Amino acid sequence: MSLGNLRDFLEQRVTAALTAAGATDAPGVVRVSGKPEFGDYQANGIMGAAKRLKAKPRELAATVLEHLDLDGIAEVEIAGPGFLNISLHNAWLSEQLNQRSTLLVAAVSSQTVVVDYSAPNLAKEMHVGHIRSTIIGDATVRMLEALGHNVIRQNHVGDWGTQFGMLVTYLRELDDTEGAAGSVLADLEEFYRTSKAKFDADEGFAERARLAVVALQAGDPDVRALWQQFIDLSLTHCQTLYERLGTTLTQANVMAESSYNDALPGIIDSLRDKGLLQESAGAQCVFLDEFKGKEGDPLPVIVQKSDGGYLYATTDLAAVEYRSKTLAADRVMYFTDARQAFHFKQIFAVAAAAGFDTKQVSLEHYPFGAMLGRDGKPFKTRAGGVVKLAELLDEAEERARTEVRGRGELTTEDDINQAGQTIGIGAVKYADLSKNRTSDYVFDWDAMMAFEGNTAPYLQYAYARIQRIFERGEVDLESAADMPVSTLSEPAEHQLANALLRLQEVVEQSVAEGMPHYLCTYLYEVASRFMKFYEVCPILRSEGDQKASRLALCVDTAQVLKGGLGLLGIDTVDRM
RNA sequence: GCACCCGUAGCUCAACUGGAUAGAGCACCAGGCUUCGAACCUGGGGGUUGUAGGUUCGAGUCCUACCGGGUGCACCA
Repeated sequence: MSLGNLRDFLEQRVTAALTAAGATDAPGVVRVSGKPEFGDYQANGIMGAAKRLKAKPRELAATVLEHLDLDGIAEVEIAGPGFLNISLHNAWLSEQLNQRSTLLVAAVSSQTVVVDYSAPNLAKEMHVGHIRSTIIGDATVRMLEALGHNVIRQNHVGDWGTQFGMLVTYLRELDDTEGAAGSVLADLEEFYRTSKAKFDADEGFAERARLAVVALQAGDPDVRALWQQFIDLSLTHCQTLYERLGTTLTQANVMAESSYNDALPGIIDSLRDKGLLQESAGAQCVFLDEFKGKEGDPLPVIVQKSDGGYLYATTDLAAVEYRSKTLAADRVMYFTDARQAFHFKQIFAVAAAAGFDTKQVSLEHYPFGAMLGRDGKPFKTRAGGVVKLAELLDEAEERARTEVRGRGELTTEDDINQAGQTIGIGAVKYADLSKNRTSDYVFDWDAMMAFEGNTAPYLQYAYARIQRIFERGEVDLESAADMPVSTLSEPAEHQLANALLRLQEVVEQSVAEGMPHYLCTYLYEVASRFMKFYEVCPILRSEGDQKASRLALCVDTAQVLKGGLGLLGIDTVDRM
């Protein structure tokens, strides 16, 4: 039997002991110990419980200890003002590792989770601004699925705004005069820029563009066909990048803004029926008391413009209803820019007031900060333009190839290209994933490509090094997987073994909070502990049970590193 | 003006319902390879956690005020 989440298991035992000691509703609050001398885990809950009971913390701790059932599992002692320090027995750690065929198992209760991420604007080429949502969202999706949840990806691409009238008109008129649109669309960014310039400069063109929007939304077949052509090209461009990035998104996950078009009148009707709709300055609005404007006056959520057009608020309300009711989500996670925080606060509030969501669904916005250059200003090209994602990835791969070539471990161009791709893309993704999602993030090529510190190359290196141990020792991986971990005589072995068993709790926590950097920090910890183990514990030069045990630790470490990086959407190579 | 986010070592970042002496990497200094990959490991210096108060056994974390930075606030998305 696998215990799965080790921390939860220990916490349950401590909580039970607290209850037995007379402290009801008092969680054990078990955490990883801050220092090795405090054991592997520590229980912090005794002091809080003692406070409520007006008891002396250390006396309560002594009572809890009497009731605590961790015989054969751990050594527990009272420390400081009333902590319980929990040190897992070596024999028990070994047994746990040996019992587990995999270090990650499905969570206890499976949910249907809708994850809204990436969502680029199809009017433009994908650029660095889209990378955070795409990468963080995709890592979250992978972790959710690994825990056995039913995940529904929703790529809410922007394909329905005013600017599409402009693009379609430009495309149509170009088609007449300059031939194939396909060649022009080879550079989406350029196409957008020139059509925007024309839109701003040529009033006649602008008027035709506005008419095209009306025609588009009214379902005019000709305009619609041109628009579809444009959307298809843009989506193909996105898909190419998704594949280069190694994300799991496919065109089947695209649920565009336009797909909610037919539901929008119904949203307005529902709001009217609920008595939530008010007209203000010709626009249809929802006013909620909790939202105030500049002078403290009521602030509306505008759902229909004075000209009858709908807005992205309307679309998002329709999306809430679709996800809550049609998709029957238990949880909807939105990974978007922090600037949209207020928007989603309003949407969730209006949806709740109007009953667009269901009782059980949890609507959660996971904001992230901006991407900055090393100078602390928004990340731009030297010329001040947006950095295209494709060019960013080109540079990442080129830098990685240079590193790998310089290293000299790989000789054929195929191997160098393969490793360059894996390391370059991995470095970019990991740099983003390893930082706290909510803060702005400084994009620094040198730091992310470094083979030192908390980077993807360091973790990939650790993995490659383990592969070389197997190769050099002529170890058959199949049989090594069955070797028992036995003696954990060295502290470094104990530390590594304990770290390996923590994958489950870390992934669960990452998913609970939408914070993939927990997993990154953990993997770095595993790699660091492996390096220390490797330094002091001979593996191939040891013998008998000890050799088998150490090889087994290597197998498990490789599994955690590869598997953990895989959950982040990052690949490994056997040699680099 | 109002609201939200942020402020931690020279730099980039951690710190898990408030827990023990605030931790890593880079950079700097000193060590360690005839031995499984030294892109590694060991040790050292470096902090009034923006400022001032408050809450309590205990505050980077919670509350209040201020300073500094970012973002948002009526028909774009």
